[in-house]
Amino acid sequence: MKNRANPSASMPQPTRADARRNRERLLAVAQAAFAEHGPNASLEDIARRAGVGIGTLYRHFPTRQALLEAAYHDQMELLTAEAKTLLEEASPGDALDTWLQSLLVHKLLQRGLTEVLVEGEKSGEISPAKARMRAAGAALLARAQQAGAVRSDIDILDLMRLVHGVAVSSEMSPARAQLTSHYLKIMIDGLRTSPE
Amino acid sequence: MKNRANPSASMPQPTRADARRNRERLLAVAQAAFAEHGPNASLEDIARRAGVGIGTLYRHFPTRQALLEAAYHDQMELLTAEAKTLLEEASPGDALDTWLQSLLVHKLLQRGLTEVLVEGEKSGEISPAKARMRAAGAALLARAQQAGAVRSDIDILDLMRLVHGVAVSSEMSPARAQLTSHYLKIMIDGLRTSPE
DNA sequence: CGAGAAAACGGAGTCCACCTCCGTTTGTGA
DNA sequence: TCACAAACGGAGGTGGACTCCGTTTTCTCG
Repeated sequence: MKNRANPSASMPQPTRADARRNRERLLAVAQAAFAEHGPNASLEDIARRAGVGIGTLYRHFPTRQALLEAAYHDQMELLTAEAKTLLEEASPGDALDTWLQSLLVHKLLQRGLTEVLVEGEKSGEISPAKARMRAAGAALLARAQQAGAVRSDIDILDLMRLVHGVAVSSEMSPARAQLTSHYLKIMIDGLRTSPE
Repeated sequence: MKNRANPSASMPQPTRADARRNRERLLAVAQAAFAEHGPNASLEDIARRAGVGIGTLYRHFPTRQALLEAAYHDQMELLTAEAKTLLEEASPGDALDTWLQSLLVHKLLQRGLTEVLVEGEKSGEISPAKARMRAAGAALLARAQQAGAVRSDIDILDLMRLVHGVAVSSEMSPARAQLTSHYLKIMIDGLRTSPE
Protein backbone atom coordinates (compact mmCIF):
# COMPACT_ATOMS: atom_id res chain seq x y z
CA MET A 1 0.00 0.00 0.00
CA LYS A 2 1.86 3.09 -1.15
CA ASN A 3 1.17 6.44 0.44
CA ARG A 4 -1.41 8.58 -1.31
CA ALA A 5 0.24 11.03 -3.71
CA ASN A 6 2.34 13.85 -2.38
CA PRO A 7 2.74 15.49 1.05
CA SER A 8 0.09 18.10 1.58
CA ALA A 9 -2.72 18.30 -0.94
CA SER A 10 -1.09 18.97 -4.34
CA MET A 11 2.65 19.54 -4.22
CA PRO A 12 3.20 23.19 -3.39
CA GLN A 13 6.64 24.07 -4.85
CA PRO A 14 7.56 22.30 -8.06
CA THR A 15 11.26 22.38 -8.81
CA ARG A 16 11.34 22.89 -12.52
CA ALA A 17 10.67 26.27 -14.02
CA ASP A 18 8.09 25.13 -16.54
CA ALA A 19 6.23 23.23 -13.86
CA ARG A 20 6.07 26.23 -11.59
CA ARG A 21 4.93 28.45 -14.44
CA ASN A 22 2.16 26.07 -15.44
CA ARG A 23 1.01 25.74 -11.87
CA GLU A 24 0.64 29.52 -11.60
CA ARG A 25 -1.32 29.80 -14.81
CA LEU A 26 -3.61 26.96 -13.81
CA LEU A 27 -4.34 28.55 -10.48
CA ALA A 28 -5.08 31.92 -12.01
CA VAL A 29 -7.45 30.45 -14.57
CA ALA A 30 -9.05 28.16 -12.01
CA GLN A 31 -9.82 31.05 -9.70
CA ALA A 32 -11.59 32.88 -12.49
CA ALA A 33 -13.43 29.79 -13.64
CA PHE A 34 -14.66 28.79 -10.20
CA ALA A 35 -15.78 32.32 -9.52
CA GLU A 36 -17.73 32.39 -12.75
CA HIS A 37 -19.15 28.89 -12.99
CA GLY A 38 -19.02 27.62 -9.43
CA PRO A 39 -17.14 24.62 -8.12
CA ASN A 40 -18.20 22.36 -10.98
CA ALA A 41 -16.49 24.38 -13.68
CA SER A 42 -15.09 22.20 -16.44
CA LEU A 43 -11.54 21.09 -15.73
CA GLU A 44 -10.83 20.53 -19.40
CA ASP A 45 -11.86 24.10 -20.01
CA ILE A 46 -9.54 25.35 -17.29
CA ALA A 47 -6.64 23.42 -18.77
CA ARG A 48 -7.40 24.73 -22.23
CA ARG A 49 -7.61 28.32 -21.09
CA ALA A 50 -4.38 27.97 -19.17
CA GLY A 51 -2.74 26.71 -22.34
CA VAL A 52 -1.77 23.33 -20.93
CA GLY A 53 -2.88 19.77 -21.57
CA ILE A 54 -5.44 18.13 -19.37
CA GLY A 55 -2.79 15.71 -18.19
CA THR A 56 -0.76 18.57 -16.80
CA LEU A 57 -3.70 19.81 -14.81
CA TYR A 58 -4.21 16.39 -13.27
CA ARG A 59 -0.53 16.01 -12.45
CA HIS A 60 -0.52 19.24 -10.50
CA PHE A 61 -3.91 18.73 -8.90
CA PRO A 62 -4.95 15.09 -8.71
CA THR A 63 -8.53 15.87 -7.71
CA ARG A 64 -10.97 18.70 -8.16
CA GLN A 65 -10.87 19.22 -4.45
CA ALA A 66 -7.10 19.73 -4.54
CA LEU A 67 -7.47 22.39 -7.20
CA LEU A 68 -10.22 24.13 -5.29
CA GLU A 69 -8.19 24.18 -2.13
CA ALA A 70 -5.15 25.54 -3.90
CA ALA A 71 -7.20 28.16 -5.70
CA TYR A 72 -8.66 29.44 -2.46
CA HIS A 73 -5.49 29.16 -0.46
CA ASP A 74 -4.98 32.93 -0.32
CA GLN A 75 -8.58 33.61 0.66
CA MET A 76 -8.25 31.21 3.53
CA GLU A 77 -5.06 32.84 4.74
CA LEU A 78 -6.80 36.20 4.69
CA LEU A 79 -9.61 34.86 6.80
CA THR A 80 -7.14 33.29 9.18
CA ALA A 81 -5.39 36.60 9.60
CA GLU A 82 -8.66 38.41 10.15
CA ALA A 83 -9.68 35.96 12.84
CA LYS A 84 -6.42 36.53 14.64
CA THR A 85 -6.83 40.27 14.49
CA LEU A 86 -10.37 40.02 15.77
CA LEU A 87 -9.13 38.23 18.85
CA GLU A 88 -8.02 41.66 20.07
CA GLU A 89 -11.45 43.19 19.67
CA ALA A 90 -13.18 44.25 22.89
CA SER A 91 -16.45 42.37 22.44
CA PRO A 92 -15.97 38.63 21.86
CA GLY A 93 -19.49 38.25 20.52
CA ASP A 94 -19.18 41.06 18.03
CA ALA A 95 -15.81 39.80 16.94
CA LEU A 96 -17.28 36.45 16.04
CA ASP A 97 -20.18 38.05 14.20
CA THR A 98 -17.82 40.15 12.17
CA TRP A 99 -15.78 37.14 11.23
CA LEU A 100 -18.82 35.16 10.16
CA GLN A 101 -19.85 38.04 7.99
CA SER A 102 -16.43 38.11 6.36
CA LEU A 103 -16.69 34.42 5.72
CA LEU A 104 -19.91 34.93 3.86
CA VAL A 105 -18.63 37.84 1.84
CA HIS A 106 -15.75 35.72 0.64
CA LYS A 107 -18.08 32.86 -0.06
CA LEU A 108 -20.37 35.03 -2.10
CA LEU A 109 -17.61 36.46 -4.20
CA GLN A 110 -15.85 33.17 -4.65
CA ARG A 111 -18.55 30.64 -5.26
CA GLY A 112 -17.07 27.33 -4.35
CA LEU A 113 -15.13 28.43 -1.29
CA THR A 114 -18.05 27.07 0.62
CA GLU A 115 -17.50 23.60 -0.70
CA VAL A 116 -13.83 23.76 0.02
CA LEU A 117 -14.35 24.66 3.61
CA VAL A 118 -16.90 21.99 4.37
CA GLU A 119 -16.00 19.20 1.99
CA GLY A 120 -13.50 16.49 2.70
CA GLU A 121 -14.15 16.08 6.36
CA LYS A 122 -14.60 12.37 6.33
CA SER A 123 -11.94 11.83 3.71
CA GLY A 124 -9.44 12.91 6.36
CA GLU A 125 -6.75 15.02 4.72
CA ILE A 126 -7.29 18.63 5.60
CA SER A 127 -5.03 21.12 3.90
CA PRO A 128 -2.74 23.13 6.19
CA ALA A 129 -4.32 26.42 5.18
CA LYS A 130 -7.75 25.10 6.06
CA ALA A 131 -6.50 23.72 9.34
CA ARG A 132 -4.98 27.08 10.25
CA MET A 133 -8.19 28.85 9.43
CA ARG A 134 -10.19 26.45 11.51
CA ALA A 135 -7.87 26.89 14.44
CA ALA A 136 -8.17 30.66 14.23
CA GLY A 137 -11.93 30.46 14.02
CA ALA A 138 -12.05 28.04 16.91
CA ALA A 139 -10.18 30.50 19.09
CA LEU A 140 -12.64 33.22 18.20
CA LEU A 141 -15.56 30.95 18.96
CA ALA A 142 -14.10 29.76 22.25
CA ARG A 143 -13.62 33.32 23.41
CA ALA A 144 -17.21 34.21 22.56
CA GLN A 145 -18.44 31.14 24.37
CA GLN A 146 -16.41 31.86 27.47
CA ALA A 147 -17.82 35.37 27.48
CA GLY A 148 -21.28 33.85 27.43
CA ALA A 149 -22.11 35.51 24.13
CA VAL A 150 -22.68 32.29 22.24
CA ARG A 151 -24.26 28.98 23.19
CA SER A 152 -21.80 26.39 24.33
CA ASP A 153 -23.11 23.35 22.50
CA ILE A 154 -21.46 24.02 19.17
CA ASP A 155 -17.92 23.71 17.87
CA ILE A 156 -16.07 25.23 14.97
CA LEU A 157 -17.19 22.50 12.60
CA ASP A 158 -20.82 23.15 13.42
CA LEU A 159 -20.20 26.79 12.77
CA MET A 160 -18.63 26.17 9.39
CA ARG A 161 -21.44 23.90 8.41
CA LEU A 162 -24.06 26.39 9.46
CA VAL A 163 -22.41 29.17 7.52
CA HIS A 164 -22.28 26.82 4.59
CA GLY A 165 -26.00 26.25 4.97
CA VAL A 166 -26.68 29.95 5.01
CA ALA A 167 -24.67 30.43 1.85
CA VAL A 168 -26.52 27.64 0.11
CA SER A 169 -29.92 28.85 1.31
CA SER A 170 -29.65 32.11 -0.48
CA GLU A 171 -27.74 30.91 -3.47
CA MET A 172 -30.52 30.47 -5.97
CA SER A 173 -32.29 33.71 -5.43
CA PRO A 174 -31.42 36.75 -7.52
CA ALA A 175 -31.31 38.92 -4.38
CA ARG A 176 -28.63 36.70 -2.89
CA ALA A 177 -26.67 39.35 -1.07
CA GLN A 178 -29.58 40.70 0.94
CA LEU A 179 -30.93 37.29 1.75
CA THR A 180 -27.57 36.09 2.89
CA SER A 181 -27.13 38.78 5.48
CA HIS A 182 -30.71 38.34 6.58
CA TYR A 183 -30.28 34.62 7.07
CA LEU A 184 -26.95 35.09 8.76
CA LYS A 185 -28.61 37.41 11.28
CA ILE A 186 -31.23 34.80 12.01
CA MET A 187 -28.58 32.17 12.50
CA ILE A 188 -26.55 34.42 14.75
CA ASP A 189 -29.61 35.07 16.85
CA GLY A 190 -30.04 31.34 17.15
CA LEU A 191 -26.44 30.98 18.26
CA ARG A 192 -26.87 33.58 20.93
CA THR A 193 -29.70 31.86 22.68
CA SER A 194 -28.24 29.59 25.29
CA PRO A 195 -29.17 25.91 25.00
CA GLU A 196 -31.15 25.82 28.21
CA MET B 1 -43.75 30.67 -29.61
CA LYS B 2 -45.45 27.45 -28.66
CA ASN B 3 -46.45 26.82 -25.08
CA ARG B 4 -43.96 24.93 -22.99
CA ALA B 5 -44.75 21.26 -23.05
CA ASN B 6 -47.84 20.04 -21.26
CA PRO B 7 -50.18 21.56 -18.66
CA SER B 8 -48.73 21.04 -15.23
CA ALA B 9 -45.23 19.71 -14.95
CA SER B 10 -45.24 16.36 -16.77
CA MET B 11 -48.62 15.17 -17.99
CA PRO B 12 -50.34 13.45 -15.06
CA GLN B 13 -52.82 11.03 -16.67
CA PRO B 14 -51.68 9.40 -19.90
CA THR B 15 -54.51 7.94 -21.93
CA ARG B 16 -52.99 4.76 -23.20
CA ALA B 17 -52.56 1.78 -20.91
CA ASP B 18 -48.90 1.15 -21.71
CA ALA B 19 -48.07 4.78 -21.16
CA ARG B 20 -49.70 4.81 -17.77
CA ARG B 21 -47.94 1.60 -16.80
CA ASN B 22 -44.54 2.92 -17.82
CA ARG B 23 -45.12 6.11 -15.93
CA GLU B 24 -45.80 4.18 -12.75
CA ARG B 25 -42.74 2.01 -13.08
CA LEU B 26 -40.56 5.01 -13.78
CA LEU B 27 -41.82 6.78 -10.71
CA ALA B 28 -41.29 3.79 -8.47
CA VAL B 29 -37.75 3.28 -9.68
CA ALA B 30 -37.01 6.99 -9.56
CA GLN B 31 -38.08 7.23 -5.94
CA ALA B 32 -35.73 4.44 -4.99
CA ALA B 33 -32.90 5.84 -7.05
CA PHE B 34 -33.20 9.37 -5.71
CA ALA B 35 -33.37 8.05 -2.18
CA GLU B 36 -30.24 6.03 -2.69
CA HIS B 37 -28.08 8.28 -4.85
CA GLY B 38 -29.51 11.71 -4.27
CA PRO B 39 -31.04 14.05 -6.82
CA ASN B 40 -28.27 13.48 -9.36
CA ALA B 41 -28.98 9.81 -9.82
CA SER B 42 -28.37 8.68 -13.37
CA LEU B 43 -31.47 8.98 -15.53
CA GLU B 44 -30.27 6.32 -17.92
CA ASP B 45 -29.98 3.98 -15.00
CA ILE B 46 -33.50 4.77 -13.87
CA ALA B 47 -34.85 4.08 -17.34
CA ARG B 48 -32.92 0.83 -17.55
CA ARG B 49 -34.12 -0.38 -14.20
CA ALA B 50 -37.68 0.50 -15.08
CA GLY B 51 -37.32 -1.56 -18.23
CA VAL B 52 -38.02 1.30 -20.63
CA GLY B 53 -35.90 3.20 -23.12
CA ILE B 54 -34.32 6.49 -22.22
CA GLY B 55 -36.57 8.19 -24.75
CA THR B 56 -39.61 7.05 -22.86
CA LEU B 57 -38.32 8.55 -19.67
CA TYR B 58 -37.78 11.88 -21.35
CA ARG B 59 -41.18 11.85 -22.96
CA HIS B 60 -42.87 11.42 -19.61
CA PHE B 61 -40.59 13.75 -17.71
CA PRO B 62 -38.93 16.30 -19.94
CA THR B 63 -36.50 17.47 -17.25
CA ARG B 64 -34.88 16.04 -14.19
CA GLN B 65 -36.79 18.56 -12.17
CA ALA B 66 -40.08 17.27 -13.53
CA LEU B 67 -39.18 13.74 -12.52
CA LEU B 68 -38.13 14.84 -9.06
CA GLU B 69 -41.33 16.73 -8.54
CA ALA B 70 -43.44 13.83 -9.69
CA ALA B 71 -41.48 11.39 -7.54
CA TYR B 72 -42.02 13.47 -4.45
CA HIS B 73 -45.60 14.38 -5.19
CA ASP B 74 -46.99 12.11 -2.50
CA GLN B 75 -44.53 13.30 0.11
CA MET B 76 -45.56 16.85 -0.56
CA GLU B 77 -49.22 16.03 -0.22
CA LEU B 78 -48.52 14.40 3.12
CA LEU B 79 -46.75 17.48 4.33
CA THR B 80 -49.57 19.64 3.10
CA ALA B 81 -52.06 17.57 5.02
CA GLU B 82 -49.95 17.68 8.13
CA ALA B 83 -49.69 21.45 7.97
CA LYS B 84 -53.43 21.71 7.73
CA THR B 85 -53.92 19.46 10.71
CA LEU B 86 -51.41 21.42 12.72
CA LEU B 87 -53.43 24.56 12.19
CA GLU B 88 -55.76 23.20 14.87
CA GLU B 89 -53.04 22.78 17.44
CA ALA B 90 -53.24 25.01 20.47
CA SER B 91 -49.80 26.58 20.33
CA PRO B 92 -49.07 28.25 17.00
CA GLY B 93 -45.34 28.31 17.70
CA ASP B 94 -45.13 24.64 18.56
CA ALA B 95 -47.23 23.75 15.57
CA LEU B 96 -44.75 25.43 13.26
CA ASP B 97 -41.81 23.75 14.97
CA THR B 98 -43.42 20.38 14.57
CA TRP B 99 -44.02 20.97 10.92
CA LEU B 100 -40.45 22.07 10.29
CA GLN B 101 -39.27 18.93 11.97
CA SER B 102 -41.47 16.83 9.74
CA LEU B 103 -40.09 18.62 6.74
CA LEU B 104 -36.60 17.64 7.74
CA VAL B 105 -37.48 14.06 8.46
CA HIS B 106 -38.91 13.72 4.99
CA LYS B 107 -35.89 15.46 3.55
CA LEU B 108 -33.55 13.11 5.31
CA LEU B 109 -35.32 10.02 4.16
CA GLN B 110 -35.79 11.27 0.65
CA ARG B 111 -32.58 12.97 -0.29
CA GLY B 112 -33.46 15.30 -3.07
CA LEU B 113 -36.75 16.52 -1.76
CA THR B 114 -34.84 19.53 -0.59
CA GLU B 115 -33.86 20.43 -4.08
CA VAL B 116 -37.37 20.01 -5.31
CA LEU B 117 -38.78 22.37 -2.77
CA VAL B 118 -36.31 25.13 -3.30
CA GLU B 119 -35.32 24.76 -6.92
CA GLY B 120 -37.13 26.29 -9.81
CA GLU B 121 -38.15 29.51 -8.17
CA LYS B 122 -36.90 31.85 -10.81
CA SER B 123 -37.87 29.49 -13.61
CA GLY B 124 -41.48 30.25 -12.70
CA GLU B 125 -43.51 27.08 -13.09
CA ILE B 126 -44.31 25.74 -9.68
CA SER B 127 -46.06 22.42 -9.59
CA PRO B 128 -49.55 22.43 -8.05
CA ALA B 129 -48.51 20.06 -5.26
CA LYS B 130 -45.68 22.33 -4.32
CA ALA B 131 -47.89 25.37 -4.43
CA ARG B 132 -50.41 23.69 -2.15
CA MET B 133 -47.73 22.76 0.29
CA ARG B 134 -46.39 26.26 0.33
CA ALA B 135 -49.80 27.69 0.95
CA ALA B 136 -50.38 25.34 3.86
CA GLY B 137 -46.99 26.17 5.33
CA ALA B 138 -47.62 29.86 4.86
CA ALA B 139 -50.81 29.62 6.90
CA LEU B 140 -48.94 27.90 9.68
CA LEU B 141 -46.25 30.54 9.62
CA ALA B 142 -48.69 33.41 9.56
CA ARG B 143 -50.50 32.06 12.58
CA ALA B 144 -47.25 31.72 14.50
CA GLN B 145 -46.28 35.23 13.55
CA GLN B 146 -49.61 36.69 14.62
CA ALA B 147 -49.23 34.93 17.93
CA GLY B 148 -45.86 36.62 18.32
CA ALA B 149 -44.06 33.32 18.45
CA VAL B 150 -41.94 33.93 15.38
CA ARG B 151 -40.23 37.01 14.00
CA SER B 152 -42.24 38.85 11.41
CA ASP B 153 -39.56 39.61 8.86
CA ILE B 154 -39.63 36.26 7.08
CA ASP B 155 -42.00 34.62 4.67
CA ILE B 156 -42.62 31.05 3.67
CA LEU B 157 -39.95 31.13 1.00
CA ASP B 158 -37.35 32.23 3.51
CA LEU B 159 -38.45 29.40 5.72
CA MET B 160 -38.11 26.82 2.98
CA ARG B 161 -34.71 28.11 2.06
CA LEU B 162 -33.53 28.03 5.65
CA VAL B 163 -34.72 24.50 6.13
CA HIS B 164 -32.95 23.62 2.93
CA GLY B 165 -29.79 25.16 4.35
CA VAL B 166 -30.10 23.13 7.51
CA ALA B 167 -30.50 19.94 5.52
CA VAL B 168 -27.46 20.72 3.42
CA SER B 169 -25.39 21.73 6.42
CA SER B 170 -25.56 18.35 7.98
CA GLU B 171 -25.55 16.33 4.82
CA MET B 172 -21.91 15.37 4.60
CA SER B 173 -21.42 14.27 8.14
CA PRO B 174 -21.96 10.64 9.11
CA ALA B 175 -24.00 11.68 12.14
CA ARG B 176 -26.47 13.51 9.91
CA ALA B 177 -29.59 12.83 11.86
CA GLN B 178 -28.36 14.23 15.14
CA LEU B 179 -26.75 17.24 13.53
CA THR B 180 -29.87 18.03 11.62
CA SER B 181 -32.06 18.28 14.64
CA HIS B 182 -29.39 20.24 16.46
CA TYR B 183 -29.08 22.74 13.66
CA LEU B 184 -32.82 22.97 13.30
CA LYS B 185 -33.09 23.89 16.95
CA ILE B 186 -30.56 26.64 16.49
CA MET B 187 -32.42 27.96 13.51
CA ILE B 188 -35.73 27.85 15.31
CA ASP B 189 -34.23 29.79 18.18
CA GLY B 190 -33.10 32.36 15.66
CA LEU B 191 -36.60 32.56 14.26
CA ARG B 192 -38.07 33.16 17.64
CA THR B 193 -36.03 36.21 18.42
CA SER B 194 -37.93 39.20 17.23
CA PRO B 195 -36.16 41.39 14.67
CA GLU B 196 -35.85 44.39 16.96
C1' DC C 1 29.01 23.65 -23.72
C1' DG C 2 26.87 19.36 -24.52
C1' DA C 3 25.13 15.17 -23.26
C1' DG C 4 21.90 12.19 -20.71
C1' DA C 5 18.64 11.36 -17.07
C1' DA C 6 14.74 12.85 -14.76
C1' DA C 7 10.87 15.63 -14.71
C1' DA C 8 7.15 17.41 -16.91
C1' DC C 9 4.16 17.70 -20.82
C1' DG C 10 0.01 16.83 -23.75
C1' DG C 11 -3.56 14.72 -25.91
C1' DA C 12 -5.55 10.44 -27.68
C1' DG C 13 -8.39 7.14 -25.83
C1' DT C 14 -11.88 5.15 -22.59
C1' DC C 15 -15.89 5.60 -19.99
C1' DC C 16 -20.14 7.47 -18.72
C1' DA C 17 -24.06 10.70 -18.54
C1' DC C 18 -27.16 13.89 -20.91
C1' DC C 19 -30.44 14.65 -24.42
C1' DT C 20 -32.53 14.49 -29.34
C1' DC C 21 -34.38 12.49 -33.24
C1' DC C 22 -36.79 9.42 -35.89
C1' DG C 23 -37.93 4.75 -37.66
C1' DT C 24 -40.69 1.04 -35.46
C1' DT C 25 -44.21 -0.95 -32.49
C1' DT C 26 -48.52 -0.97 -29.94
C1' DG C 27 -53.06 0.17 -28.24
C1' DT C 28 -57.60 1.77 -29.29
C1' DG C 29 -61.92 3.27 -31.33
C1' DA C 30 -64.56 2.81 -35.33
C1' DT D 1 -60.28 -6.07 -38.26
C1' DC D 2 -57.86 -2.16 -39.56
C1' DA D 3 -55.86 2.33 -39.68
C1' DC D 4 -53.68 5.76 -37.34
C1' DA D 5 -52.31 8.40 -33.53
C1' DA D 6 -49.76 7.57 -29.54
C1' DA D 7 -46.03 5.74 -27.47
C1' DC D 8 -41.72 3.36 -27.65
C1' DG D 9 -36.62 2.70 -27.70
C1' DG D 10 -32.12 3.19 -28.73
C1' DA D 11 -28.51 4.91 -31.90
C1' DG D 12 -25.85 8.77 -32.08
C1' DG D 13 -23.91 13.44 -31.09
C1' DT D 14 -22.12 16.23 -27.29
C1' DG D 15 -19.25 16.98 -23.56
C1' DG D 16 -16.88 16.18 -19.22
C1' DA D 17 -13.88 13.13 -16.12
C1' DC D 18 -9.81 10.75 -15.74
C1' DT D 19 -5.65 7.57 -17.42
C1' DC D 20 -1.71 6.22 -19.89
C1' DC D 21 2.30 6.61 -22.27
C1' DG D 22 5.27 8.36 -26.12
C1' DT D 23 7.47 12.94 -26.63
C1' DT D 24 9.59 17.24 -25.13
C1' DT D 25 11.85 20.29 -21.87
C1' DT D 26 14.72 21.43 -18.12
C1' DC D 27 18.49 20.80 -15.16
C1' DT D 28 22.90 19.00 -13.83
C1' DC D 29 27.33 17.51 -14.17
C1' DG D 30 31.48 16.47 -16.58
